[in-house]
Amino acid sequence: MPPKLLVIVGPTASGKTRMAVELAKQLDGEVVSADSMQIYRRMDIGTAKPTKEDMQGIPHHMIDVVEPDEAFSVARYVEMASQCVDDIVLRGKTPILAGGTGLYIDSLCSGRTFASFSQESGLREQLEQELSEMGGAAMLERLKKVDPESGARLHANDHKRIIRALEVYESTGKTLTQHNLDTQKIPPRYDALTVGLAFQERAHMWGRIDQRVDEMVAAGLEQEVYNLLDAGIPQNCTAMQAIGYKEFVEVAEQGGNREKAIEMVKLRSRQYAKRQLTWFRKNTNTKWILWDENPNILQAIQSSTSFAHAFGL
RNA sequence: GCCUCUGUAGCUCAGUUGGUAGAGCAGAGGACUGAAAAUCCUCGUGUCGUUGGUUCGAUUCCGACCGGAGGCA
Repeated sequence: MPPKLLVIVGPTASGKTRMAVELAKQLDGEVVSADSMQIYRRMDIGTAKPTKEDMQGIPHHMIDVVEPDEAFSVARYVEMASQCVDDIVLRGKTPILAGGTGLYIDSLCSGRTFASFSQESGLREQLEQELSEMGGAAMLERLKKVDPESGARLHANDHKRIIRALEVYESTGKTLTQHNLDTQKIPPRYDALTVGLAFQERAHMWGRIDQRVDEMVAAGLEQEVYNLLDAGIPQNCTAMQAIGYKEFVEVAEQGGNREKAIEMVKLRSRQYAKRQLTWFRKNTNTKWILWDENPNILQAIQSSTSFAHAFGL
């Protein structure tokens, strides 16, 4: 049986961070973040990174592990995070994975491996160039010839995935479809027990999100973004695509309206939360805890019996 | 008080030479295997302000009324 891993998922602003700390205190655990933006240093306010006070002495991993202009990927996340989890287990502590990036969480728990990717080869740039010249439909046709399943699955507008599928085939000689089939046979790396935090009423979730964005702005989100730009972080890097950052980059670069930018951050956060829910709902084993039904976090945890039982709470 | 413009989907607006209407945004659902806070797909019936009239038929034409904007006094 693989090591047990407690996983906390949920849309943005659903209280994952707080819940993880509370559970870590009760279970002698350590927290591993599963957040694609909290990995970046100097991006604290906008990513709602837990502060020292929030952590209450509980060790947190996979936060502040790379520079904002550094290239990162799921594969790298899995490599680093699995080491953190394994080390926690080895030391006899309970690993608690908490975060909102579904791809990272699923990849880590499944033990999935990824087809190679070489930045030096220039293959991706070449494919991107070809796509911009020929268009998505033509590239999709090309993909269908070598990997019919992926070709049928993808839409002509889904440029990123068409390129990746072609890239996998051209660099490994194996189709993405075949690679996926192979990885599905890999046994799970962890025995995940997943708890989902959500709201009964969507309006309540929106309220939480709006409130949090206002708090971020009050805490100096704008200045944080400007500091990164001043430090020479390129505005088109992945880190700067984060919600709350790209909007203020626009204000700085194109002189946009500040109030409108704040509204935009709220809007995009709500849309992001919806996408997160779509992802997390896929896992039918997840034990959902609805906030608005149970405003007391500890009580909510304890009343969630299947999970309390599994962890002896 | 008079004149002009205006009132169509949650919002901003198109449109119908009279046969009950459509975009963008918002919203909902879904996808996702080395960019994932990214990226992509699907989904549009609403007393066409109210009320009379003309008409086989009005959201579309005419009148009155109500709301909004501007102008003249």
